[in-house]
Amino acid sequence: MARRSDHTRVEIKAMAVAAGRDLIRDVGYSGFSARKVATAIGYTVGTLYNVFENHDDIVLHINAVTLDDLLSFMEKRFGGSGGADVTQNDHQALKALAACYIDYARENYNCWSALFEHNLAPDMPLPDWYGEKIGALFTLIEARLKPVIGPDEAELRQTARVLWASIHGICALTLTNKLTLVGVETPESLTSSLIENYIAGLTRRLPDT
Amino acid sequence: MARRSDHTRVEIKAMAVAAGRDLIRDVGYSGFSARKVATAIGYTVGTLYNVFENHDDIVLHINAVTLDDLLSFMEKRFGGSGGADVTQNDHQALKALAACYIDYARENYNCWSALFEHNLAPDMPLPDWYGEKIGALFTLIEARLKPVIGPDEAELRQTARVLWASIHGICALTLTNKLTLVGVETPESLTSSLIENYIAGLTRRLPDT
DNA sequence: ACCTGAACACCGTTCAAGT
DNA sequence: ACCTGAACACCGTTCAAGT
Repeated sequence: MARRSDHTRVEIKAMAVAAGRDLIRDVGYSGFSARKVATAIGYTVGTLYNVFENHDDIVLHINAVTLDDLLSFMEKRFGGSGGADVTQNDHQALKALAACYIDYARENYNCWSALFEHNLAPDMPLPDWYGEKIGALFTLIEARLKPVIGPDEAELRQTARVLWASIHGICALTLTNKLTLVGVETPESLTSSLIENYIAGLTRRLPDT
Repeated sequence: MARRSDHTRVEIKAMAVAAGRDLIRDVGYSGFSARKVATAIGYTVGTLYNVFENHDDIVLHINAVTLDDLLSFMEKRFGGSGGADVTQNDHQALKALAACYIDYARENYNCWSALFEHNLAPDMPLPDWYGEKIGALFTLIEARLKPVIGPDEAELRQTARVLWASIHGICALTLTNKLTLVGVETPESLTSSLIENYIAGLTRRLPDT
């Protein structure tokens, strides 16, 4: 049993988040509990509620680490701003980005899934520090989108959101078996269709610089 | 307290599903419990487990009713096969279909949200009777899509799935505050962009009959 | 045959009492 | 000051015992 000043507040927080993520990874969000986390780090559940506001707060901090992990997973494959010459290559880059997200979701199913199985009350906005992590993901996508649709900020914003939400929808419904795919259909083939045609529609009247 | 043969097995099932849906509507999926459902219908929790396999089975039956409700909500607005003359009208029809889904999700947030907050283990496929209800929704979409992209069965299947999963992704991330929309951006404006450009891409080399 | 009610092994959350 | 441990009001699931 840990004693006072064995760890600082921030150390306990970090230990709890790490142990909680391991727990979700192993047993899924439905098997997650604050009491198990407390036991895993050698404290009682009372200490956890001393350091976190409540259950939502704990899950939010765990999911934030998953968002960081997802971002670095994607940056590992898409570090630079890329070549960006012809349209065909831009399509490929966007498809690869979608495939990368799907890979992450598959390889880290329980952690990825917890990102969406947990929701705050609909009138409670996500905390700013959490929203910023989502924003960092969009920055990555907007960078890949810029060579395709141009530098207009508002259009980049909206297009990145449409595209990413759509890719996420395909990924989510597929991995949770809610799309009843058959034969050649895979999440990758569906996102390919999405990207090819959505981008073709977007660039249809633009000069192909 | 109810006594044996007050109600048949199927009656108890129906009562439980109705009471469970009311409960989710009022307190959300996270506030749902089998024990509360049992109390609401005047039986003990033991009876519920006599009639349902387990917690998943109860939720699945409740969600199935929500799917039925969603289908009839959409059929109410899109009963016939529609006019289907020029491309512009087809776009409008698809946008209206998306807006209809978003309306349903907003007006029935807790029930709609439970559809996705609850997931079976990733290796456990959804029961067939549940998959058929999802299939019925896709039939509606495919009917609206046919005048736009033609009668090819495989293409209709895939296009309906891409489009619907994308619309769902936009709806889900928006209503759960995970897209950080600003200014003029709404789920409707995002699905409009999706539909206009995705369909434009799809039909770009087709003869405009 | 059907339903109950208790039992078991859990939950989130709070807070007086210890060190 | 920090942490514990018990308390409270809950969970899902099972099953012997009643009617």
